[in-house]
Amino acid sequence: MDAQEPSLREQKKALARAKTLDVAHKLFREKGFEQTTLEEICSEASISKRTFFRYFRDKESLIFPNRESRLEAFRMFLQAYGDAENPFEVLRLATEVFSREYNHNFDKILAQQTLIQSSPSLRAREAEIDRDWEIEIAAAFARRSGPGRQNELWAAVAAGAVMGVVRATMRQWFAHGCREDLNALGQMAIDSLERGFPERFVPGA
Amino acid sequence: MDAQEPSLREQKKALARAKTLDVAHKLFREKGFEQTTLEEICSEASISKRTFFRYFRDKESLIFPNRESRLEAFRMFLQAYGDAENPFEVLRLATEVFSREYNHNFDKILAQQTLIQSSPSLRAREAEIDRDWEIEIAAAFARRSGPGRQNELWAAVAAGAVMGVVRATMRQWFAHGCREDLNALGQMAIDSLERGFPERFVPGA
DNA sequence: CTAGAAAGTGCCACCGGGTGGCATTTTTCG
DNA sequence: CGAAAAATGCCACCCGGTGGCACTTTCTAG
Repeated sequence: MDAQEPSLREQKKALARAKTLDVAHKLFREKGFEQTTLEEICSEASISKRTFFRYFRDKESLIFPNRESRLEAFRMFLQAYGDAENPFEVLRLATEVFSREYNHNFDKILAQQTLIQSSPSLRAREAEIDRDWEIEIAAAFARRSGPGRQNELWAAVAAGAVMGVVRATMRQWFAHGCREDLNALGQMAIDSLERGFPERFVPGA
Repeated sequence: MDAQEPSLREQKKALARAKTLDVAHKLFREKGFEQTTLEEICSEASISKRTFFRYFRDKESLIFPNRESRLEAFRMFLQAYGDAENPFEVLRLATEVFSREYNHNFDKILAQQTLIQSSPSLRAREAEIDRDWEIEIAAAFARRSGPGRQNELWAAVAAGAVMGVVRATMRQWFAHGCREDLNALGQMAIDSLERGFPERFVPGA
């Protein structure tokens, strides 16, 4: 009993799945998400439409293939660094990690983001994913703030604020072609959350 | 030349539209959003499916029939009170207005919200609408913060934070059966944005 | 009042994403 | 090798949504 089960079956499945993803991304690049039909993808990937839906929940999942694993990783991250002095410290750390990753291959991410923005259904899916993350953050906050309605409320609202600024920051970054320092933008956003927002409206400050 | 044009044509259209909305809401209440088919709605409202799509963009629009007008009203509101001392003052005012309205017929709103949460496509549409509002808030903020990348950035991020806490607060309110004081919750959320978030994590406070 | 333009509606065929069901093939394992 | 199990393909089908065109209703001008 060495590794789990790289049985022939699993191998073929993984291969077919990967090929489908490749084909799909190629077609999406060439003619756009909505303009590409599932049957085109399937025929080019040599699988039947029925099988496609056994590999992927829906068409949108082709764009977010590892939604689950990324969420799980984030969950782990929050759990690992969840006992910092300041609850926002872990978010700063996360910001650093993610901005590094995003900056590293920003060209791919920018292309992907352009695709997402081109289709309502993809934007919707992205919002759904953001919601997952918000729930995770809220849970992490709630873990330290403890029980009680006030604390629970605080955790939910704070998590909402966090994901709110994260979304906005990323959009701004994208809107400027990913040329700004994402980490700096992110840390600034967290600063605002910690220290309060209106400060910058005071010209004297 | 008195009023505009309550021409016979317009009257009939408005009537048919209203009837369709009524029928749809009734059916949604009875069997749920996804379980209700457009053809059922159409046949019971005595219009053809083709005509339905001349009255409404899509099925989801039946749940948010006055999306445009509400957004427009909010836009006007921001413009009217946009020159307060503190930029968050107008948000406090808006919170008061909306919480009053929501509290007034919370039963209807709760039912509607339950419906929305029952269907992914409705949640998606709601998120889209929230995004509209966020854009409006960002524009209002940008109007006072003035030009320049830093200010622009600030406006977008602040607006993201605002809608983030608004969404979270409303969800919490719904989750507790709309029994809490929505205005109080809202004002608290804005407080947090203004004064900064981590304060409540300090047990000594 | 009437004829014809204009606006609105119904109908029908069609598309694309997604599902149920079952027969057929492929893989695994005794 | 042979049978159970897993995976696939195929087909018919549902539902939301669109294009196109014929038909009916309403408006307007003479």
